[in-house]
Amino acid sequence: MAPSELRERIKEVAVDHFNTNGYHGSTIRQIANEVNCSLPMIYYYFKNKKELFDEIIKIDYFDLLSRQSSQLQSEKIIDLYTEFVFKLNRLSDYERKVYRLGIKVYLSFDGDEELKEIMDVWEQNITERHHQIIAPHLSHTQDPQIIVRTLIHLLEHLIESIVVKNRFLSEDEIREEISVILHDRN
Amino acid sequence: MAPSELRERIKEVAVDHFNTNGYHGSTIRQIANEVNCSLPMIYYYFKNKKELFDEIIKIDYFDLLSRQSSQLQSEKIIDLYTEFVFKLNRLSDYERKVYRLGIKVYLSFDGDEELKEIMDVWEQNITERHHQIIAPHLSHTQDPQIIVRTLIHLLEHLIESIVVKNRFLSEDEIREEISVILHDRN
DNA sequence: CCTTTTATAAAACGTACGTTAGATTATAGA
DNA sequence: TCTATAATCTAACGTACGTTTTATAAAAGG
Repeated sequence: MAPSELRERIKEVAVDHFNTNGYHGSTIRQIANEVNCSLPMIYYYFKNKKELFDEIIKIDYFDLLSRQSSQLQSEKIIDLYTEFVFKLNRLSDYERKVYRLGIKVYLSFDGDEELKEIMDVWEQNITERHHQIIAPHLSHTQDPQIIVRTLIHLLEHLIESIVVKNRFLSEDEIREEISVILHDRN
Repeated sequence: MAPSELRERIKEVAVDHFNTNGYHGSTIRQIANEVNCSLPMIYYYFKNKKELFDEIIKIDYFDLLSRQSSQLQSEKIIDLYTEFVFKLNRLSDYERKVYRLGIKVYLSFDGDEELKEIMDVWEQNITERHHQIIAPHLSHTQDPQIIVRTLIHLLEHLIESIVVKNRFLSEDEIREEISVILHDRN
């Protein structure tokens, strides 16, 4: 599992193919071809096609999620969440493709049940986290359950727009939409 | 193109396979097998695999979208949109799978560029429609652009939850979230 | 009742897939 | 320098794919 330049390059190309053609539509031959290595080299670094796919999700995707969510702490929550989403515009090509592939698996559009279950556990944790972050900032007239749920739904959609649909969202756009939900309105 | 029982059955099974395994992961043999017909029968009713996939999107998916959006007219917009989303819980199995497959194509997770372009045109039209529906109901202190944008983003997420993630959303949940965005707050 | 059309299937064609065997070259440690 | 390990490739194996050919039953029309 030591990092080799070729090994990393294979993952880069694989992520691209899995994204574009799906697991079944991607072939080891095409990947080897684009990497400019022979076909068995892929089996030298990865047990088989499935483990190549799984490693991308289990390691690269969850690393990315961890890094992103670790910055979820600040006083001003509108700024916090705006930045949280806005930063996705600046992901590297590779990171964005990994993220996109992860969402594909999360929606059960690719990958298998095992990966999906790992993601469901993650989702549950991150939802609790959002509750803890947001609840203290809400006025007593607001129902925290509803606000947090609605915010999470909006956030997930914004993330999907940037990462999956490859759109650029400006900081203003993001802040405006988050503010619709989080602004106090007594 | 006349409706034959077998022809419809093939589409039913195909939609299921395309959903679960993607275009490339689905095989004509598997489909024929599950339909309990011989393999060439699929070529009797459809030119090839691609046209089978395309027909599901171009005809069944867009029929579904049309039927759904045609009911977008009412005085009370919160009720209107609540009902609009809530009704998705009651889609037939086939309709839900068609819808799910359509979203998969919309997110460029399957299908080809041609189908995606048809969807982008549709999206543009439906966005304008939402603006016309919502704008008259907003107070002058609200920026219609932002409210409509945010609402559409929330709606798309709710639809995705029901159709793609296969969740049941209660009428109350839906109304609560839509109200967070649409409630007047002067 | 014969003929045309519609509906069906068995078998095969060529191709491409995931994967492995076996051999060869480069690298590095003693 | 010799040897062991790591990195690489050519070639092949068996399988499964999309699609077609060809033939045969069933249905319909006159």
